[in-house]
Amino acid sequence: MSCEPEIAQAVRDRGRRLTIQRVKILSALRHASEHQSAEQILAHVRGDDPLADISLSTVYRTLETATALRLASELRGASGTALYEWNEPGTSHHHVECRSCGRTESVELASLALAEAEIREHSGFEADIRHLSIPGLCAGCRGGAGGAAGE
Amino acid sequence: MSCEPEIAQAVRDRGRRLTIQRVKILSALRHASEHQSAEQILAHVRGDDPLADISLSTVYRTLETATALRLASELRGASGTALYEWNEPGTSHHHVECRSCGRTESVELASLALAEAEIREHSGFEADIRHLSIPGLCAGCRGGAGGAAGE
DNA sequence: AGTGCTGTTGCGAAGATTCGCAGGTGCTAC
DNA sequence: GTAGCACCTGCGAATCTTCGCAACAGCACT
Repeated sequence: MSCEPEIAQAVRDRGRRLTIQRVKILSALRHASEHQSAEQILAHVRGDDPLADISLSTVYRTLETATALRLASELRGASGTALYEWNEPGTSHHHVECRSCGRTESVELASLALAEAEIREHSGFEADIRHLSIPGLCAGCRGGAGGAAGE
Repeated sequence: MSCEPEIAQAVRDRGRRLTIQRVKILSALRHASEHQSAEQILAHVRGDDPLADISLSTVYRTLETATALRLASELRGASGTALYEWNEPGTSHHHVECRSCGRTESVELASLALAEAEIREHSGFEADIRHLSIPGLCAGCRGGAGGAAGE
């Protein structure tokens, strides 16, 4: 559990304190096979170690911190529940979420790298376009089940 | 107040019913000078017409509907409060939100149009990249006030 | 103009997320 | 190893948003 040198390194490198809670939460997120909600992460942490009594607030705060530190990404879809995902260093991908069926798909978009440069040029903004969540309509729902979403 | 033929048209064209509430809410949103929260819109509607007793739920639902119909855009920033904005037909712009100071700026990004095509190609997804909200760090905060957000 | 079907609304409750505060604990300096 | 500072945590409360249900009201048809 504590053998997560990369997590420890990443947290401390960025001037944050290394706490048991952070290691457990980030470790759970990192080893999750898919996007996790705050509650799922909490359940996972407790499952691994029933003695771990971590508060939901801490999970939220840790995830927020990790997002700011670029260790994780937050996906706030239309589902009303935020999902979190561990960022493998150096990788970059994006999510498209169908607003009809709610399904989320991962895609890798080269053109978004351009957008990052364009933003910096326009407004001096350092955009974080990696791991972005994009709303849309998936192929299936577009076929007809999508309802009144025509353009 | 009811002389909003475009709103009426847009709502009915899309197979939705035209209600007093929808007209008032969308009208308030349309004439707002900047992004509005659900509460601000409600206050505005009540200000225009104190007899209008519209529930906050209805504001949220109407805004959700309007977003699905592409009449409005929803910005869910890190502020914890969703903001809404009227979409002028044919226009398209994007928002960058500073995760340090919270400020939101509008930019127009040509490269995102490419991304839309790229997404469709990759996954058949009909993405709605217009009016997207992008997290980042503004020029001011990047200068040093941003804290431990260095890369 | 009247009638009926079904989408909408209002209300209250539930769920998700953030905030404030007091106490605990990691990290640094001795 | 110890002391101290400031960051973190846990808890509970506040806030924002969504949901479920019964009543209401558009819209289409007669």
